[in-house]
Amino acid sequence: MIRTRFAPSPTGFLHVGGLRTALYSYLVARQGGGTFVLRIEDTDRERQVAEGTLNILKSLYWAGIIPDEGVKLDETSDPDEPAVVQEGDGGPYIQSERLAIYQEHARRLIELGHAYYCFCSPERLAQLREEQERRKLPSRYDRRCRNLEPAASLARVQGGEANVIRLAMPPEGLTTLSDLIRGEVRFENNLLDDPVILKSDGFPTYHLASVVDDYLMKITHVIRGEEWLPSAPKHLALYAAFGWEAPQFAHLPLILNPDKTKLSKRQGDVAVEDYRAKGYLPEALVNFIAFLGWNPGGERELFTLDELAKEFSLGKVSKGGAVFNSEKLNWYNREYLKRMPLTELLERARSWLHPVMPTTIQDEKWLEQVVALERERVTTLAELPATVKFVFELPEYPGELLVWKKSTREEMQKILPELNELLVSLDDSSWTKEILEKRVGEWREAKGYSTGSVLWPLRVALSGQQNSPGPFEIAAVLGPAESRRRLQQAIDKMR
RNA sequence: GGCCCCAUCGUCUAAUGGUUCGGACAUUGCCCUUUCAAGGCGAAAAUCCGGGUUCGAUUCCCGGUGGGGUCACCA
Repeated sequence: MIRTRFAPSPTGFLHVGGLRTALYSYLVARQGGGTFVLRIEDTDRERQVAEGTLNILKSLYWAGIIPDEGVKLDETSDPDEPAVVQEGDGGPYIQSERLAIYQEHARRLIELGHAYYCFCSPERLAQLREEQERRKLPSRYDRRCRNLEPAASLARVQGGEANVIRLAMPPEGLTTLSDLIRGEVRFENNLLDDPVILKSDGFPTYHLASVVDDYLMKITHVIRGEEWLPSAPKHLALYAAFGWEAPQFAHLPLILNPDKTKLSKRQGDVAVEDYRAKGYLPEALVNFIAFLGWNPGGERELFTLDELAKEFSLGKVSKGGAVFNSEKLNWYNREYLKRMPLTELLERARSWLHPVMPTTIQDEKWLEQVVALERERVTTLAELPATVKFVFELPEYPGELLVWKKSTREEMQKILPELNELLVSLDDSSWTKEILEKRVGEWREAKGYSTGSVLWPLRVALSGQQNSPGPFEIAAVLGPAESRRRLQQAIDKMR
């Protein structure tokens, strides 16, 4: 049975790279009827952020990536202030609550002779690094403590001397990683460093904690970013030292800035919540991010989360890094905006509309029509309020705007009142886009007016804007009374 | 610098020995058109370089070059 995990460090917000790692892990679990576990790796006490775990969880849930096991949001709690809970038999799923487990495993490695106490001070290590750098040597621990007498070391530890525990890497031979995306990757053992696995404060480092947890939590596929590839042999050595079978690994290509460096802040938004705040739809972001470095093979580009779960395969993930192209994300968002059922779109748009919408409006169907007016003209939900505002309140506009560029003020002064007469004569029950279009069209032809000389001033009268949806669409939404009022106002302006 | 990874249009990618190298975004021309969008039809745009293997290489091998990642008691 497949078990995957996403194991973020709660140091801030969920990064889009993290979102993709989580997404792929989620998809792999989904398609095999497997389990997707969320674990929190908070072993660095200095980099913790108070609401880090909650922030990450909120972004994940927003995107629809819901863990099956581990750290979750309590969905029965207040949606605005959700509670974090842990669920499952393999817990706790927060590493700071598992310290005894790591310490015990580190000690076991010492007994097995695969790890050793190291008493070298941070100062000595820094000096060593400096020296190596100066002599252009690879920077590595010189293994001074590796050959200390175990009994003597133990005595020093019991005597209270500060120490860390290091893994004793195999001194020679070859470590081969069989990566699901990259195939076989080989590392020469004699070039590898002895990593610290247990820090002097008793906390484990990533290497120990992730290996122990992945084993104990029965993770079958470790899916993570390519930046972990260089330390993979350390993890393989750890599995070997414990005598455990290693899981499958998949190292994902990086998501890049336009300049091809690893995606970072400073070059644009990287947090999932930034995109949420900018009015992107989660399905658009997810679809876009899924296609950064993966493609099912065909030419279709629009996939829901469920469809992705059916199609996804790690074998089709590309090896090279992918530039995060926000124009393409915009395109995805526009597509989803266009296709979404109106009722749902209104639901999502509601909080955005709030600032420009009179609180008295109750008519949901009417609000849907308002949103429908502009949905094809915006890229994000954030743009919606400014574009639909004119429906609720006619903006101030100069009379000159009513004059079509291919016509004259005089002609407008003639046409507008005549048009008004026609609209006043129209029965309220025939006030639909189609009928209006037909009647005004027929009238226009009978009068011999050009299309623009009628439609342009009508549209401006109704919208008060240079750019807007078509006049009949707007009129249908505004209704007869408001439309006539705005037209009359335009006529007054032209006097 | 050591180690590791990668390499098809500007960008995301398809094509794993035989195709005029396909699609999408962006750019651009035309059409539609009262405006802005949307839409329709076009255009321009790529196999990093050099050697092999092969009847034949985008594809396989080697070497360059280029880019990236990583070298912490951070993850």
